[in-house]
Amino acid sequence: MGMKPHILLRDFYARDTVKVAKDLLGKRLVRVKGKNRMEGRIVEVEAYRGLEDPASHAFRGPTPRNAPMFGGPGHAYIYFTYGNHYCLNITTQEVGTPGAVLIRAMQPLEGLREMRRLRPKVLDSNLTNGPGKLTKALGIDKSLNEVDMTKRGELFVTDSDEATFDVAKSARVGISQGRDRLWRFYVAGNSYVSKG
DNA sequence: CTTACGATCATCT
DNA sequence: GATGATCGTAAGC
Repeated sequence: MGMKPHILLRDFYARDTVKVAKDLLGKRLVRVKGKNRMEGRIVEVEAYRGLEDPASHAFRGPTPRNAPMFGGPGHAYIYFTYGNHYCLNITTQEVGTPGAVLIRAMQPLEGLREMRRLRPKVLDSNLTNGPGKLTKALGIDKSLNEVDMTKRGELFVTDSDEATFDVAKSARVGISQGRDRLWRFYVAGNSYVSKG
């Protein structure tokens, strides 16, 4: 109890993508935006691999968009989708091996005031329970693409000393291929998990 | 409560 | 020219 949070370093991310995804659950996503510090508990993630994963952006090989997935571990991969939304991923695996974990939902813990300002007129329970909602509430856009998330800068992740919890898994959301892989992981029973 | 659909644009074919 | 790793609203039960 009362342990000082420690930032997750390169070695944490330089591992198998599915393992990194599971291990990110319960960790703290920290966003520093000017004077504001926002923080939340990661409660839902998805793993995306490379050439053997048809749902992955990296499936067809490197392109300008997916370049971060092929780069070094522990960097932000942020892309724009559906004409409206940004999605935040954290890259995994060593350079040359594509992989990323999509952060789909978090439980707000700190900086609620700023999150509410960035996403007005929604209940706190709907502030960050989806990948596009989360980036909006944290003020994350493509300007943070490729940021090194192992440094205490604008965006990083720390561990926590919380007790263990049950992890549930399912097929990933919004994909048409690769449904057989159960690579969506979430904190069982947590009310901030997206509806999918 | 659940399901259906339109908005809107970067990216790739 | 088609397609989404989505969301909010509207309508149905």
